[in-house]
Amino acid sequence: MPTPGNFSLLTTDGPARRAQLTTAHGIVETPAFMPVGTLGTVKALCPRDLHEAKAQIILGNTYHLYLRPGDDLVARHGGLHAFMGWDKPILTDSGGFQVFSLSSLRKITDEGVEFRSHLDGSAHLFTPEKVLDIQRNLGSDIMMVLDECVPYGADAEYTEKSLALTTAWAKRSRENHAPGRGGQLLFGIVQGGFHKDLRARSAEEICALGFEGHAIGGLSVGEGTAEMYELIASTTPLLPAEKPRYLMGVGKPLDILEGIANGIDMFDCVLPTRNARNGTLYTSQGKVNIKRAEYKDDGSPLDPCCSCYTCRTFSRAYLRHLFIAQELLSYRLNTIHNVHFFLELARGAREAIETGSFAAYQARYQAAYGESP
RNA sequence: GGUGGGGUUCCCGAGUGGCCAAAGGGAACAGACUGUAAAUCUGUCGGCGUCAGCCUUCGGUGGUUCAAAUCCACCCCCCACCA
Repeated sequence: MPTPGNFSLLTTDGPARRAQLTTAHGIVETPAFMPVGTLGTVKALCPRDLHEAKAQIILGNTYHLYLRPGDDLVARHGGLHAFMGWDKPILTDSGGFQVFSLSSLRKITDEGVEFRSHLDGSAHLFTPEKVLDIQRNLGSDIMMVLDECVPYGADAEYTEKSLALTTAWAKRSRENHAPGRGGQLLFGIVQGGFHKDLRARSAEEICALGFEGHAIGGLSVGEGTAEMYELIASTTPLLPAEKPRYLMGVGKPLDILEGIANGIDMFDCVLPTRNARNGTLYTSQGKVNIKRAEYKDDGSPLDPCCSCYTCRTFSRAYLRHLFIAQELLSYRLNTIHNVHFFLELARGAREAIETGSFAAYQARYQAAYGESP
C-alpha cells in the first residue's frame, strides 16, 4: 500500500501526464477535476450524487469552515470527512483566496493576515501556522499553505513584496508541518502575478521547500485567456515533474484542457456548480443557457451524449421549467449535470493521454467551445 | 338609490400643471459568472430613429391652459359602507 504523497506517473502524451496521487483516503487518478465544496458541501449535491458522478476528491475551505461552524466543532465530530459523510479525499484551501476576494476586510502583515469576518465583523488573525492547525482539525488529505493571491494588474514592486511574503509563509508552513505528518499532504503555492520573472523566482523558491505538491495560484483573476495560457505554459515546466501540479481555481473546460496539455494534474473551479445554479449548463455541444425561451418546448435531453441522471431522465423543457419556477430541484439537477460534465472532461482526458490522443481530444472540445484563446 | 374611494405603460404600483415615455417591484427577453460573502449580478423592456429628436400612451369624450396622467364637465366601469 503506497503511502500518502506517493505520486506515480503512469504515462505521458507530450507534456500531458497520466498519474496517480495517493492520499490517506485513497488514490486520485490524474488529471483530476475537484468539485468545490467550500462549506463542507458541494452546493446542491450530497455525497451520493458525487459518488455517482465519480468524483474522486473535493475541496473544502479553511476560511469559511473556520468561521462557520468552526474547525474545532468539525474536529469534535470526527473531522470533515465524517462530518459531511464523504470518505474520499478532501483538499482544503488555505484561505489565501479569501485574502484576495475579501480584500476590503483584511490587512496583510509579515505575521499573517488580520481580517474581519464577513459574517459578523469579528476580528481574526490567520498565520501560516494557524491555517495549518485549522486544516489539521478539518483532517483534510491535502492542505494548502497560506498565500497571497495578488490582484490582477499589481505592479512588479507590489508583486515582488507579496511574493517574498508568500515564500516566507511557505517556509514557515513547511517547518510547521513535516512531510508525512498525520498522513496530511502539504502543497506549496507559486505566485508572482503576471510577471514571468517573478513567477520563475516564486517557482524556484517554493519548489525548494520540499512540498508534496505544487500549485499555481493567482490565475483567472481578471486577465485575458491569452495571458493566462501564456503564464501556464511558462510556469508549469518550472514545477518538478515528479510531484503533482495543481492549477488553482481554473477553470472553463478549455482552460482545463490547456492546463492538462501543459502538464497540470489537478484543477478545481466553482464554475460547474455556480453556473448550474445560474442556469448555464455545459454540454458536448457547448454552453446551454437553460432559461432561454427556445427551450420552453424542447423535449430532448440536455445533452444526448451525457450519461448523468439529469440527462438520462429529464427534458430541456422540464429543466427550463424548474429553473424559471426557481424550484430547488433545478439547482440539484443542474449541478448533477455540470459536475458530471467536468468530471467526465477530466476522465476523458486521462483516457486520451493513455492512448496518446490528447491533442485530438482537446481539439474536439475546442470545436464545441470555440477556438481559444 | 346615497356617501366615500378608485380606474396609470404585460401585471402590481408611484406620480396631483411643465424637469413624464412616466419612480419602484414583478413578469418577459438577453448576457456574465474561473482556489464560492453568488439559488448572484448586469443590460433591455411603447413605436420609429442617421440617437438630435419625432410619434403614440395614463377608463371615455369634451374643455381650461403656452403646457394636462395631473385642473374642470359629463359619461362608462370597479370597490367599500349605508339604505
